Amino acid sequence: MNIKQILAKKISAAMVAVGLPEDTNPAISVSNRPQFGDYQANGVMGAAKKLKTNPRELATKVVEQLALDDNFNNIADKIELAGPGFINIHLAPSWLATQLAQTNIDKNLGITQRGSTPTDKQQTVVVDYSAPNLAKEMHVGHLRSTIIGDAVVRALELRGDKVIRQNHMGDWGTQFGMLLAHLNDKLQANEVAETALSDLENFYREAKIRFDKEDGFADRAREYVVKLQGGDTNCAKLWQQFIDISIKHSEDIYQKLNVTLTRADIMGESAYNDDLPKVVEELLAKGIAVADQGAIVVFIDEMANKAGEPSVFIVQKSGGGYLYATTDLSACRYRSGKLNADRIIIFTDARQALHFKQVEIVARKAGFLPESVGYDHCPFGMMMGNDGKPFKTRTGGTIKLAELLDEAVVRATELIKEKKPDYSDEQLTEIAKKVGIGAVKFADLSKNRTSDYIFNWKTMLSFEGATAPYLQYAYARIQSIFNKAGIDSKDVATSFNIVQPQEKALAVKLLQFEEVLDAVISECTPNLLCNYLYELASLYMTFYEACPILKEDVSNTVKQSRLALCQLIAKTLKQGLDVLGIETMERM
RNA sequence: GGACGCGUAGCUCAGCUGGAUAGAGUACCUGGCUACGAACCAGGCGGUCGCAGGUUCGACUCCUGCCGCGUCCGCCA
Repeated sequence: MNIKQILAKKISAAMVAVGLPEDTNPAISVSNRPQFGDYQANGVMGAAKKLKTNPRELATKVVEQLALDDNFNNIADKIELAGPGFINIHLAPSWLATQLAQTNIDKNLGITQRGSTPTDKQQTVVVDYSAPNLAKEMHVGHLRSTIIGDAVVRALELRGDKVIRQNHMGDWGTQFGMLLAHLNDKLQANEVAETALSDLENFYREAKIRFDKEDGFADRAREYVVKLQGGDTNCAKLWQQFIDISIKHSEDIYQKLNVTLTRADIMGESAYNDDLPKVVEELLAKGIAVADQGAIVVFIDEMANKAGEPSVFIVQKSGGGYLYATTDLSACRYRSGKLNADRIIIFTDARQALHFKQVEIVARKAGFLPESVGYDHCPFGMMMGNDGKPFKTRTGGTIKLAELLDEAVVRATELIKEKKPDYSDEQLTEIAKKVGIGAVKFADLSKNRTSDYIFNWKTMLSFEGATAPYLQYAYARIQSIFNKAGIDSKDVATSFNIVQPQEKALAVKLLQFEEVLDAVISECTPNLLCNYLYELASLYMTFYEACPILKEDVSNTVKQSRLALCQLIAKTLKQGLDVLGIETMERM
């Protein structure tokens, strides 16, 4: 169900019928003012410009043509020509009611399943997100990649695409030398690995201090790196222990965050290790890479500066070591070749934008990434402090993600205790978790900026205004109505009667779910869904005040229709929040 | 120096392929609970969309130049 598409088809047909070229863009958009209808077609003005004709006359012809289409007249009860050539479309309440009824009985809420038509094929989409560094604990900076990626993944799946999650964890590299040397010493001193690594941040700090200050430790650390890469059994065992425990830390966070990543989705950097020499060999054999100053590099002419100097991309260090450039190239080949991706999406911070641009160019040149495979690096900004400078705590450290999430739940608990003192501890815990975590996620997901964003405890943990609790509250209110009415929401009437402006606004909004979902998928911007759900909830609140449902003087037919509307709103809110990984509850 | 990103209300942010009078939240001010749940609603205040040009019926949106901030730019990821 996609109103925009339906209208686009109709307007296009009318445009062609009056003699405009087949490829004329009807330019359908949602009207931003009630007097301009629900949707508007702006394409005539652009077309008139190209043909150098009068836009109003052309628009008149298109409108006349539309009037001949009985099916269109069924959809729109009024079309108006306005201004220089706007065509304003007022959707017919009767048509909206029919669409709502169909949407309400559909198990997918009217969302077209990919693959159901020949032009809308199912794709295999590889999504690379979260990718924490296993040497350290996850901090607030990992929030974005993790939850934005997860939301896009869920949106893709809801639409019917095949998604392969890839958690490209940082489980390899020189820093593991010092960590393993330190872990080895601890185990020698009869410490248990789980205990020693219970606080990863602290463990890292200890190891770093020894690396910087303790005689001989740095050398041992370097030895461990060599041993690890050489496949030494003891060292590998030590490494495996470290990785396992660190992964558990991440899994705890994923669970708290209600993120769908599992162990099966992990494809860490180490997994590409054996392939790296082959990647470099192949690049050399194809003449793409060359030796330069002892290293193996690719000179990228496509990204040359004005002086004609190519951009440099190192794939092997002068000492023979490999870099993340090599790993990412290998990942390209694996994802398009082995995983058969039609599209690859990568969520990392914006600092890596240049790197991924280089990866794409080199991978395409080397044939690791066919032209038919989409490669979308989706960057986001750094986290800044309240002063607008790179974010640091007072002590110069980072805020642990676990700490933020715990704080959110604590604050939610306090608020609920205040508002609803009667809840049992069990209920309280349950609700506080959903509200607190939801608030944190929504605060982040609702921002689109690819630029830096400001981390602020207050806005992060806010429960008022455009926040997750607002949406959860709207949902709970609806459930409360069904409780009060003593009806199971399954037994609600299936017909809608759209009369009041508040009802119509809700009807149109409800039917726009798929449009929003598609935008989220193509642009990788869950904030559009956040905006949509907030608007939907907000319209519901207005409707709730203006249109009584269970009051004495409401006729049964009106009541039934409004209950049906409530039901569909609740389902849409729940489904939409689920895409964002935010939970709903019957009471809060 | 070069590349990329950003600059919208006091603050945090929306603004879709160029469209009509630039929108929310928050803060502040006015109203609304013997209740279909006030974590809410109705209303008010608040903007030279960084600056200057250009393209056109129309520019927050596209182009050029400048100013400011940030990030990246051959051996970390």
